[in-house]
Amino acid sequence: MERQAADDGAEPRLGYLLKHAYLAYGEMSRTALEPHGVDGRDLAVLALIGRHDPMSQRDLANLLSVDRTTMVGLVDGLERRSLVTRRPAPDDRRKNIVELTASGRRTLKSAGKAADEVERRFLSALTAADARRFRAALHALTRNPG
Amino acid sequence: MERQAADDGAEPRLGYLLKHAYLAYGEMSRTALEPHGVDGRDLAVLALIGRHDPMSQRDLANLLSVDRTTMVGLVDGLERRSLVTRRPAPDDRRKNIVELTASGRRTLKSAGKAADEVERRFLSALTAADARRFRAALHALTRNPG
DNA sequence: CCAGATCGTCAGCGATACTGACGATCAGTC
DNA sequence: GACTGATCGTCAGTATCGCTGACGATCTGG
Repeated sequence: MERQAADDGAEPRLGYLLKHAYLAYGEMSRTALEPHGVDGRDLAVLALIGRHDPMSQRDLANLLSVDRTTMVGLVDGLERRSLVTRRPAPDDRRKNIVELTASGRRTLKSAGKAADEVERRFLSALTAADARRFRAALHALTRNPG
Repeated sequence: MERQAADDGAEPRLGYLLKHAYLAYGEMSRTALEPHGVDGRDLAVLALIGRHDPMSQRDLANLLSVDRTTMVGLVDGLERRSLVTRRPAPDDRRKNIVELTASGRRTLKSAGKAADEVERRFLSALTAADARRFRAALHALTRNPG
């Protein structure tokens, strides 16, 4: 799992920078969240449910931009760890309503703190103003389809 | 291959933003480079050889932060398309020297232009100053292990 | 000359996300 | 009220990807 960013002096392509920023963040996030028994996507699901409460798997999948079949496994894992529960939606019994358990709410809180800390540490190479600008730029870039 | 960045109003995690910026860029890059018969990593290899000329696969792998076994397949592909050639290094016959062919040099030039255009277009949602800052921030973040 | 390390290669593994299908269910139409 | 088409969750199968571990060939230092 070594990834020393080698450098031959030339300015790397944007793609290289994006990829390795993504990988570096992912690694930091993984180790920071591991004690909480979740990964970044698990946490994103928990946070989404915590914010909107009654959500179907399809809603979760759409909002997180993951495939519906991937969400099945994601919720499977969370349910196995008793962080969420499934129950059929009363108004549309095709849907599963996914809800936080008490344990899920606790994990959301503690893992959320850890993730905040990861973001802070990851951006610590930048000034506060640059970090803000960086986040804003990412936001603009992902919102806009180029 | 759909990835409409859904939005529930809340500020997404940095990891989500990084991932989707990376994916969006990758998709733009893939379609832009596809007519040239290479992908982003192929181009990175070509550019590296073009800059340093005599390089072993190991050197290439280190500078691009990819596994040595991955570089085998990468060079295989480039060689199959006659963009590079392998020959044993005279001073150390364990090593392969990878060199550009004339076709490889042409591809490097044209695909390089296309990649420049992709970067420009990808960053077009930002002002020139913000784009510069964004790239500098990425550079700082990937250089610094958090 | 020999022991240990390195380079490129290859087979195999594990993880990942997707395609395509399925039953169950809903919505709209006649 | 039955019927057609669409949607939801699920699952099996598949393709892709990078890595681990091994190997022969080769270099290096003692």
